[in-house]
Amino acid sequence: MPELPEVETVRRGLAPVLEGRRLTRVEARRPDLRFPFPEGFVQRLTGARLVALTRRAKYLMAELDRGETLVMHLGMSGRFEIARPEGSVRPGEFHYAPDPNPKHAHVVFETEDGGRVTYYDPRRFGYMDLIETATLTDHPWFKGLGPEPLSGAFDARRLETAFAGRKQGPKTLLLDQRVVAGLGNIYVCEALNRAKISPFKPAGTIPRKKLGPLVAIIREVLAEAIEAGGSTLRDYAAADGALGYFQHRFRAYDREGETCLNPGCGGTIGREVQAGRSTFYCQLCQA
DNA sequence: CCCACGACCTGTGGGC
DNA sequence: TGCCCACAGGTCGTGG
Repeated sequence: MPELPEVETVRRGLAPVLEGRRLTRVEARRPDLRFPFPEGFVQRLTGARLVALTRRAKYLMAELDRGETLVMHLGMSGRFEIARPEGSVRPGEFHYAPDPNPKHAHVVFETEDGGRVTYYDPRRFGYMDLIETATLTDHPWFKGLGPEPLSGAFDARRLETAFAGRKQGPKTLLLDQRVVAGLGNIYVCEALNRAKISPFKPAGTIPRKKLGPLVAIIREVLAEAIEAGGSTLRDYAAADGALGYFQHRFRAYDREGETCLNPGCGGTIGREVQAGRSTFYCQLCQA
């Protein structure tokens, strides 16, 4: 599921376990995820100290003390599990995340102080690479990325430029990581619903005055989701369970046939396939 | 350049 | 119950 809020939640969960620690043992249990692991992947990681765990868009970046950075993308189904001491499972924990299937445990990281972090990814759309830290911003994965939506670099002018003259709906443009980096299918649906903007109508025809509010709503939706992720971490403790999934109520996403929750609307949520992805929208207030 | 679509891979849930 | 199809949170490449 990982869009920006989920990746940020994962980062916050992993940071206390990994930051400042030396990796004493690393295991790649298969030769690849979406792409092959880089040459000498395990050896280049083993013995390195993890200086900082940061995030850019949907990428997690673990800066090492050897001039390289481990870059990780969770794809559609990637998640991390932090090993927990025997017996620390809490009642009800299964409501939070199902037990990961061990056959999809592809990468294991162990730290000098006994921590163990396991990467699971059934669909293997995720990927990892080691990139020279000094060249990170020039790397193809990062070079073209748009601004972080929660930063000041993302504003109405940005959208105005990106939308100008475009026939595509705002839905597909907001999914384009070059326009703004970190949104995915769920949060774009949520944001457009709250902003009462049609996902389908040409982005170039959206009145300028709606773009400022849209920016604010995108920030709001992401911030709320990060907050929800944070609650999950607090409730279940970062030190146990699988990171990458958390409970969150959506107002539009996956609510086909249900009532729009915008105040005073009362319309019905519909679903249409747009650019190969499901778009959930209110047939009334997003017409 | 713009845009739609299929591919990548496995699992799950709904309908019959 | 069992089977089959549709669909799933993300990119990437191709071809019109």
